[in-house]
Amino acid sequence: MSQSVEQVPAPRLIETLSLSDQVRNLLLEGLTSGRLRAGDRINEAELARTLGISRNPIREAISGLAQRGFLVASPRRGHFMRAFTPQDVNDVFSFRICVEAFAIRQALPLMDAADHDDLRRIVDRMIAAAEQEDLTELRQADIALHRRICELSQNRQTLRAHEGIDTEVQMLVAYVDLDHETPMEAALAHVPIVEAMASGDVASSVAALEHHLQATWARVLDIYDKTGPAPVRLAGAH
Amino acid sequence: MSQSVEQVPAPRLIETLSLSDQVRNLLLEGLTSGRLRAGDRINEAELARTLGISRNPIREAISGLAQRGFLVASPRRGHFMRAFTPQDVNDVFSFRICVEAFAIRQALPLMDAADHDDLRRIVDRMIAAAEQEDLTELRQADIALHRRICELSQNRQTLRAHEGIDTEVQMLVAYVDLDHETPMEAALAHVPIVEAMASGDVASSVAALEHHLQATWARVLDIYDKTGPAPVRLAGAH
DNA sequence: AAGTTGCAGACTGTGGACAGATTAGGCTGC
DNA sequence: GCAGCCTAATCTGTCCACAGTCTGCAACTT
Repeated sequence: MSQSVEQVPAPRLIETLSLSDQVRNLLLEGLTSGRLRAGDRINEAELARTLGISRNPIREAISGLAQRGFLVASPRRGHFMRAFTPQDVNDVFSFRICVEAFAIRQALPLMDAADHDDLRRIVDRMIAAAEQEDLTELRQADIALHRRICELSQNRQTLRAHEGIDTEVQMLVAYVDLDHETPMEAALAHVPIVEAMASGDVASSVAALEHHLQATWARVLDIYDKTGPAPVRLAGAH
Repeated sequence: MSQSVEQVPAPRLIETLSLSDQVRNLLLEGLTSGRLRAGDRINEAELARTLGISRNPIREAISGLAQRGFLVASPRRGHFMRAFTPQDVNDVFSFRICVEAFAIRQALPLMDAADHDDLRRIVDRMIAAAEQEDLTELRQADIALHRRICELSQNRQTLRAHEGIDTEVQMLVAYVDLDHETPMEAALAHVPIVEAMASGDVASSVAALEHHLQATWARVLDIYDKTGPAPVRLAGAH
């Protein structure tokens, strides 16, 4: 085992993203935006040509995403975008409720008025985005709100777990149309959560969160139940 | 973005672990066994020489572990074993309670008598190991029990999150001496959990789990509070 | 005509090498 | 004796090259 004895280096202030990191972020963006769909293969050489870099940084990025479960590896064949089953939807959302409820329980005693205003501002962002039908901004603010709650818990494990969950949720809803809900409804659904948190009551805050997440859960599950066990594209024509 | 249109391949029956995967497992084993300590640097070239392979598979393994948070990356300097603060201990154990309690809640309605016997057998393993003062086997069985509970929840997200938590816990306790508890006490502490689960009562099962984990939490925290904010080895002599 | 076999292309897994950055140590000056 | 600078060694980040394997297609056999 390779190990040398020295101090942990001080974290540097200026972050220089390596090529691997940039590729990782790019792939994550592709996974969560819907450009990559279930069953899609990541072609290392093609991606290397497109980005004008060698295959190694790409391999490292892909390898990490596979270890985190966002891609599935098939030896000697390559890496593929995950396919989701209805059970995956249930697993993700039930656990998401567990994590975010825990985040609220830990965050509430730590929060001050400024934090509550912060959350309200994010909800205002959502409402403004809904008014302008800016779905991208609406989604961004939605993600930011849930993430902010986890940050306010000041628990790194919670935040880390939520990042994984959040990525999966985005992958789930990336290329499906969540109907049954207008943008404004989606934005307003977050008001009760933030207001309950502002009141300081844990039980009602968690209840409001669960109510909202269960509604989203049902909507996503509805789609995955309809489209079958795994919404996979058909194989290419020949 | 690189993507081709085809089906997700069927999982193959014969698994051939790539060098990257083998190195990843080796490093994980080093992280959780205590051979790698806080602040230790992973020397890619040295590890490559030791294992008789090139640096590429090693880089991929390290990159993945860093993305999962088990190693910290310092650009142009390398990768280092994490240092843990008392807050890390609190974050890990409070979240661990959250996850395992959730696992019990999901698992209980799904379990049958065989599952309960299964858990009892693991506890018996622990007791037998404690009788023979086999601390390695005791630890293995301990890990297996907590993991089994998460598996019984049949929730992949829970299991995945627990794997991360479990790795961190092992890293936390890898090179510290958990005194204040005899092996037999450690083994017997799990009996109430399994028996409460066998009774089918969710509340008492969760209570028993929390009681056990909080005791472990306090013991680990005690050590990290004593040894200072980060139990780092002194820089090497020269 | 259907199934099987051999071949060619493509892609992954791995090895090896180079440039830039960082660190460590020696040297000079005070 | 100590602080600061300079130089050399070490190591990471990246690129390129090669070999083994897999997939798809074509030719062949029955």
